[in-house]
Amino acid sequence: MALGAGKRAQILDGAVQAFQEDGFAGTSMDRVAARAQVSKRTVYNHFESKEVLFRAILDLMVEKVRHTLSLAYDSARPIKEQLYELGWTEGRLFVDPDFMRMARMVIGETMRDPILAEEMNKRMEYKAVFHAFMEAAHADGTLIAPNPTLAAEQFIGLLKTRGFWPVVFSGQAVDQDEMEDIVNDAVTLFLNTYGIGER
Amino acid sequence: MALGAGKRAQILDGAVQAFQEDGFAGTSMDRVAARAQVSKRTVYNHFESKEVLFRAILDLMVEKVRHTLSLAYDSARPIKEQLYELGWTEGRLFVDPDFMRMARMVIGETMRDPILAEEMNKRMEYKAVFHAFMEAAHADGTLIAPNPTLAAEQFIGLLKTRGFWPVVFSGQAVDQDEMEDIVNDAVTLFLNTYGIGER
DNA sequence: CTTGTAAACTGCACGGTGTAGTATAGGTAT
DNA sequence: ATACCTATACTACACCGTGCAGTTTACAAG
Repeated sequence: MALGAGKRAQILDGAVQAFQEDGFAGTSMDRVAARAQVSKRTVYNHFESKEVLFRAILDLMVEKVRHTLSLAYDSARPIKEQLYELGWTEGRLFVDPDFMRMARMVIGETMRDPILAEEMNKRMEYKAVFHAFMEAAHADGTLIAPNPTLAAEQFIGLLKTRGFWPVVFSGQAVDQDEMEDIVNDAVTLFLNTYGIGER
Repeated sequence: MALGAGKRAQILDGAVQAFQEDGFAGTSMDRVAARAQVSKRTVYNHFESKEVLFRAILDLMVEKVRHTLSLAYDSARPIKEQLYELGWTEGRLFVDPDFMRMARMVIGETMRDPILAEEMNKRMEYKAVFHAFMEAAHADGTLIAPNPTLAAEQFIGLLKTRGFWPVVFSGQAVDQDEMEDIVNDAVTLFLNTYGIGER
């Protein structure tokens, strides 16, 4: 039992690495097994096919995102502080090399299949958290964001443009300090438009 | 000659379609030939290998970007108007379905190879145009952007987050009117931080 | 600590299939 | 008659997924 679970994780990790290097179609199951330091038969004992293995990785990623991404608006706390936290909610993922490796692989493969990409987007509830936050802050009067969808997208864009996409392509994860800057700059720029007071 | 050139374009177009659907490794040269409505031998007469065919597509894309993306700062014209144009310089690409199809394919394949991705980024001189613009505007005093790299990245982020990435995943190109909004919103938000006057 | 046993794992060989790239024989326009 | 094309068959190889004989591991009972 404990043994079985260990191998399973090994295989998933090896598969992410292998798929990442040569793509889903470009990777042989022999290679996956080699990366995972496991016999090919064991791979097939855990995952009945290459396709099933791939879907298992998708599931893993969805769970990680859903688990990490969550923040409800709280009217008792200053908006700037909360925006900062909202930014870090996403930033935590960008700083995690494991996650980024997985994201890189998944994005490359899902891009080909718009239906799958859409399904993943929905399952992760990605933008919903940001949207809900903007809406609540607007209703509370701490942000002037009559179009919360737009505000959410712009905020996300500011974070991703420096913290996500470059990493996806370079493979070089952003470190803590860099992410700090990215979040701070995003919050500043954002508040200059959507904030209500001091400037 | 004229005939040969026609076939070449057909093949490139077919290859982009085929690679887009099933990826580089997942697509057979027979399929490429079928998509292009050309015999397989003809494909090999124009491109000595699958790899060479792929590189030719990359070259095509680089050229398209470099050709489209260009705008020098002009101190004689209002900054807002110029930013709007700068946004559209990129927006023109996002609105072009041909380009987006190609971009989608290329991104999916280059993502696997950080070295290739970096090479492409360099060859396209993507951010350089924006960077140079911000720097010139700052020097001219029409923008307060002491960090032109940051300003350029943020501006690009605002455009891409709505005009590029969703399209890359959905395959559904943004139309003229939508792009108009995207550019306008980006310019507005941007000027609220980096502009010097009227708000 | 020894022994027994069931589950999980290894390593390897194998069938069937798909693919990159070549070869060949002939067609068609200029 | 030259240059490019089609159609098809072929070679050599890699890969998915399975089968199987034998080994390792976890762990309970003596």
